[in-house]
Amino acid sequence: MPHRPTFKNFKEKALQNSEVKEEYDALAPLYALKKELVAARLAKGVTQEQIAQKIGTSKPNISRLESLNNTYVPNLKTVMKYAEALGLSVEIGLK
Amino acid sequence: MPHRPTFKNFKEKALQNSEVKEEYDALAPLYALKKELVAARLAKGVTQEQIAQKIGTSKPNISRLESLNNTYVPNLKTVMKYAEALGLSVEIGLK
DNA sequence: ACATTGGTTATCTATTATGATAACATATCT
DNA sequence: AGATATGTTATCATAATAGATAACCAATGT
Repeated sequence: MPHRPTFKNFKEKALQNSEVKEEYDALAPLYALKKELVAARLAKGVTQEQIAQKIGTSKPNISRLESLNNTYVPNLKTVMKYAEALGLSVEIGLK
Repeated sequence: MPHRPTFKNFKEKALQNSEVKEEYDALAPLYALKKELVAARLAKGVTQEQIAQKIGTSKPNISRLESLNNTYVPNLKTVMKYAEALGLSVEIGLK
């Protein structure tokens, strides 16, 4: 049975192209962050709608921010607002 | 003798306003990051011009990115490119 | 069957970051 | 003095993000 494309599909397809692969490698920390955002939100039992209200935006925008199936890279301020809405803060540095 | 405004001046002035103070607190991790960027660049003996070339931009833009005396908040991708130009990577997460 | 809840996708507009360039300051040379 | 190197500030055009809205899907409930 066919089904909607998932991140796995997106990833597999994309990695066949070596240009895209470099991009993916470069964005790996971003994907990890997005996963952490979702995990933190779910751990607190918060919905996208609730976060959206706290931040002052709407839930589709939260969905876009969390989504791995797009090329969207958020501004640092946006991530910080998301974190703040969960009572957390952003830890960022070089390594 | 009078002199140009420094970050210290900017900071002191700004913190007299409580609205601005909240903003400052919110952006504290960003200021810390910017300082870390500069420190890492200087530690490697690299100029703004050299970083700019590697990233594919010009040195005034690097200066703007590093500056604490503005309201500029970079995109995550921009920070990652800066880090990459130094042979480093960005570590970002929630805490 | 209908409504509700949580999430996704698409699209439009507005705001903001980004790149490019010119001009300037300061320090350090010859 | 002139030239060079490093960094800053300002401004403009372009590209990207961010907000708003509508429509949709799936699951759950009544």
